Amino acid sequence: MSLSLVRSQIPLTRRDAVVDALRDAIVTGALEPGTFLRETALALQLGVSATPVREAMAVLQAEGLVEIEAHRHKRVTPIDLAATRDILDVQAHLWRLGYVRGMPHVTPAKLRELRAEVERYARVITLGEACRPDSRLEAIRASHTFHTMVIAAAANSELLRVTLGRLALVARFILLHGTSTISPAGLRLHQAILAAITIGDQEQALAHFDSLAARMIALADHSVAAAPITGD
Amino acid sequence: MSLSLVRSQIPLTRRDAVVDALRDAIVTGALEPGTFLRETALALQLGVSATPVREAMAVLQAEGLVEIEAHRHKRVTPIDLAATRDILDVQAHLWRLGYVRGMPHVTPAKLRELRAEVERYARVITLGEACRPDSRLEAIRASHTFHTMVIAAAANSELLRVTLGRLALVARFILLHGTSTISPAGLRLHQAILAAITIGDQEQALAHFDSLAARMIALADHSVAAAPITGD
DNA sequence: CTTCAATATATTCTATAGAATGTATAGAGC
DNA sequence: GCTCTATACATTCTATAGAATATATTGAAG
Repeated sequence: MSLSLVRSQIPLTRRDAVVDALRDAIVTGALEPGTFLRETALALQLGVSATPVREAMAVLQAEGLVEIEAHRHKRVTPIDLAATRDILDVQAHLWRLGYVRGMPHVTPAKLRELRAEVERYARVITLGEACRPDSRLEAIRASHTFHTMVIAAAANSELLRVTLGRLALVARFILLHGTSTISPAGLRLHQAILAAITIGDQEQALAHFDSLAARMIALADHSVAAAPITGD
Repeated sequence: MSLSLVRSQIPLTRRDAVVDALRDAIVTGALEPGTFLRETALALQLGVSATPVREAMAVLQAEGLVEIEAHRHKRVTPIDLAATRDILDVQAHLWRLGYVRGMPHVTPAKLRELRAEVERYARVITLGEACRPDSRLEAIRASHTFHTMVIAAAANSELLRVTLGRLALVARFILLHGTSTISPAGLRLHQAILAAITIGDQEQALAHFDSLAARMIALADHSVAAAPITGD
């Protein structure tokens, strides 16, 4: 189970393979926030030399998943609550811009694909599997794919690049966080967005998206206090 | 003359030094859009080995300044007008968000620094040096520093990271482009924004920023047609 | 006992050589 | 003449060893 959205289809170089492997490990929490990353150890573990590992680190640093202190050490970016709220804040605004730009260009064919993602999301909720980490990743991926497909309709290459490049960072928080946007309420909002887009009511779709974004950001605010995974 | 905003203060590794050198060369156009970048040649030219050059490429790829095709070649990202419009569109919205978040927290001390940047901008215009590439870079840097300082007031680490990480890409277009936002009209808008912030009228400041952003984006629309550097 | 310096150790960072991959050229078969 | 294959070349990509740098440890001086 991995973040296929961000992954390279087939890694053409060892560097890409390492990037994919480390990104997955970091997002799923297999490599916990704050973990120190030693080149040689990772290289040995992944069956490659230190060179592609180092290059992968540079990429992950740009994605915000790894922090590098020159000549000292590298580590998985710790999860700071203030920083996380900022990350979600920025992503919400970028996605919103994507909706504004993309919604007018959503074709009937795209609409069917969007529906499929909502159904994927629904499956996780209705089967009551929202607690299992794998299922939650599945739902997050469905949600992110949903947003990404709307944005893709805008044919704004830069907006797509930026939002995609930040997806892993966002996914990590939502996945590792005690509580979750993956809930019946979240599902209803996705359904509402889809319905509004279907009938061409972009205003309402935006309103529903704003609700969803507000929920997501609220996670970072009353974070530690909230119970892990409320049915909501 | 370089992009001090993005540059590492003192490059601690050869990789950072190469990143700075290549970024400057790409932004100023010394390395023209589309130029193929060969590792060994660059390494020889910069007096380092191929390793830090390769790592630098990975970083610049993430910034959008370099395109890498695995096992084939790397080159300076060509300037595509459609893509450029998208880049400016995204940046304008990120900056706008920064204004909304940052303006309420601009202190009197910050205000003085902002004024200094506007004066720096003004110097280029009033001395009629807006045509010289070096001076234009100076003005761009002043403008970008201005926006960045407002955003920094928001203490939103992620917003700062994203906008800074995209600055080189934006600067390259504005600098290499025939026409320019560097003009008396651009100066007036910066002054208007500053004045509005000073009296605490955030609505008006935003309105002026929107005008500035609109001018910037318009560059990408009627690009080739326009005369290079109109007094405007 | 504390502070400072010198040494030892661990890790990153860089250089270099060789392996892997892709492109261009030349030649054989049709 | 055209296509397809085999070879030669150029470039990227990877592995490895050594250099550079930071931290921890030890010991001596005050």
